[in-house]
Amino acid sequence: MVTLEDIALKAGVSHSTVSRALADSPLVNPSTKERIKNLAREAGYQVNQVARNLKTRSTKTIGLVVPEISNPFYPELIQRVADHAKLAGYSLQLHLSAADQESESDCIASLSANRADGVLLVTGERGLVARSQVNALAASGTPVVIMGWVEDSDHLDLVAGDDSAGGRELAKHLADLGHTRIAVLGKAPHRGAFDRLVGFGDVLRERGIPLLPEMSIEVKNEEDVRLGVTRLVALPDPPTAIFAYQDSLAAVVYRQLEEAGVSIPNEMTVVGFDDLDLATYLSPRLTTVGAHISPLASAFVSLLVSRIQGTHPEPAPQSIIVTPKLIVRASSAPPRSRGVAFGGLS
Amino acid sequence: MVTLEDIALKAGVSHSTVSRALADSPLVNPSTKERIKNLAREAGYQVNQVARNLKTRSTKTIGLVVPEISNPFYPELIQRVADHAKLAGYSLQLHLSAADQESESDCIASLSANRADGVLLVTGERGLVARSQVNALAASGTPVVIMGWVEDSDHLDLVAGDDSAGGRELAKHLADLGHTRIAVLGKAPHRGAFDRLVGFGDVLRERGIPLLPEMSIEVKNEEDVRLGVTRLVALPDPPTAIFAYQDSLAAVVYRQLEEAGVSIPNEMTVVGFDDLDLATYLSPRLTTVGAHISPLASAFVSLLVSRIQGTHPEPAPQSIIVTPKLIVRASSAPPRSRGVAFGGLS
DNA sequence: AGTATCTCTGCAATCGTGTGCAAAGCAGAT
DNA sequence: ATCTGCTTTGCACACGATTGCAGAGATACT
Repeated sequence: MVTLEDIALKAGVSHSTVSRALADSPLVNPSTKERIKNLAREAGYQVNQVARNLKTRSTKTIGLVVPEISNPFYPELIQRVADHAKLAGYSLQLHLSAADQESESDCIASLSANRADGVLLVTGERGLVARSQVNALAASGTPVVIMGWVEDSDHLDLVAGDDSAGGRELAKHLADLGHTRIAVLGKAPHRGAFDRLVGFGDVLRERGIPLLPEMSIEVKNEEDVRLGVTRLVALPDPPTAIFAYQDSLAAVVYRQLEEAGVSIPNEMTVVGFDDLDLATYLSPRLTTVGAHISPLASAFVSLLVSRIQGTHPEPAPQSIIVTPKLIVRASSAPPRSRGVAFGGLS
Repeated sequence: MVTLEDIALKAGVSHSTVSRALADSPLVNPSTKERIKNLAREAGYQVNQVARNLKTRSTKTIGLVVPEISNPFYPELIQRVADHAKLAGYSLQLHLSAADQESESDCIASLSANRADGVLLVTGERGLVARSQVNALAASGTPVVIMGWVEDSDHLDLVAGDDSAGGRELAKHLADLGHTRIAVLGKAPHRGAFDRLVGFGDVLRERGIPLLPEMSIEVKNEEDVRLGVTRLVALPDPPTAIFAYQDSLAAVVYRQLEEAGVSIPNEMTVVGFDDLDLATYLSPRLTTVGAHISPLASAFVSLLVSRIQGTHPEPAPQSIIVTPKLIVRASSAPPRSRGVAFGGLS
């Protein structure tokens, strides 16, 4: 690898001058500057960032810690974050935490050892598991921004979607359509899902719509979803709508409803949460709440960058909440008026 | 940030001794070693990788360049690569090339400047666009392994799926089911898709099944897929099966067939390529060829690592070809015997 | 001509680690 | 008491860049 010294020799100057020339410093004579730049180009000089990082005490790198990547929510997020980071002049160091204590700690440790300028940490279902490591990192002066829910977030910079508002929107939508027997289905109550449900439940209560225990399904895996859906459709008085906390679960609900011979949205309305690309692949296309990934990523990166550069006006920890939008597609419709109840035709 | 020197002072030794102690060198007295380690732990010492990298001329980092991340094939690949890399003790530096000349060059330049120990480069539809940069990087001593198709791959380490074999498998499957009017649909002929088609076509030819021009649809985007499918089903003698080069395209085909009121697999068999998770979300579940992402990733990383460590037995460029498997699901069935043609009932 | 000013360049230190080499300390043997 | 050999430690340099400071030349001004 060719170094500053190498071109310094060729140019007959010292490596300091070469360094300044390549940095376009006004301190070096324009003609020598030009000569040096040409020599550097010819020699294929490529700055050694490792050395530069050591000297400048900055790496122009931000760490991105994500629980997993198989849930399509995360790739979309990563893409946006990468775009914004690149725009701001930062590289990404990606780590997959598997939403696991030890693994998440490892990620933080690695980023800390590599002196990332800042860290974006996306929490998984279990929230912020490596709490103490994050605190230590932040205490040592590396800005950290969390995305997603985390217990006791007072002294952390945080970016999150307003899950509760999203839940409210969906509930209003279903209520407006005339649904009164509504089932909810999702993973165990990690906080994000919990908020979605809270907002959802609040609106139902306002409208006087009950949320029956047998209509509330908690799932751990795909198999649970299948069982849950089967149980729902077999009820004597089955629901006319199902709210799945996540689009990816809604996809499984679709599959199972089809096997049960229940058509969407005629016999059953299904709504999801997140607005993944997946939502438009499904048929019928899924009504959901979302389209906030891009603003989330943007807020995420710009908050971190302003912390890194010390340009954020507000020194106190910030909580940025992005409000998602209701996106009505083809999977929601008014409930079929069972037996044309009012007309008494049944 | 606490440095070696800091704990050296606390321990009353020189930083060299601390360095050796933490590296478990046998050169340092066991008791002092223990003492130093404790002090380091208490002080929360965290090695500065940047400095270490500079000194050791190695970063324990591999660069992963991927065209995009919205196509679900890539996240699955990234996940596997990350797992294998971690196992081998390497961090990942992710770059998204957008399958674009300038951007891909930028990625390579950044990885080169950051002195990644090696680079894994996944080519997109256009093949290896930053050819010269890759050559320069390789010439400077950084191992590079390419995944996917690339023109004139003789002097490059390469890992790829056997697209041709996959195409053959699918063709055999369709032929065995009794299909004789088969349409193919995919993106413009980048080489990967091309090989899939070649293998597919070879088998059809062997079996005496024609591949009609009007049954060969080239698409650029989703809209093209919709138009193509519409045209296919409107043919006087429409196909009984459609082969989409990629699962993600098959998903769009599904959508359009449904709108056209054509049921899968009764009226139309659809098969894809890649075996993404998506394939099982679709209904009916998609018959496809794949399940080779994990072996691909494994081969990918272990080849690169052996190059980095100089332990690969064979100095000459290697081409590792992974054979995909046919995965039969519910989207393929024998063609409906139109009007029970033989019986003359029509 | 002498001096002040300005422009440009080089010297040398620094970032935090790793490591070859020398040397100090110590024990045992003669 | 001296020598040998072994263990343990420190000195000092290197990795490749950035940058404050001093000084060399050139120019202008008195």
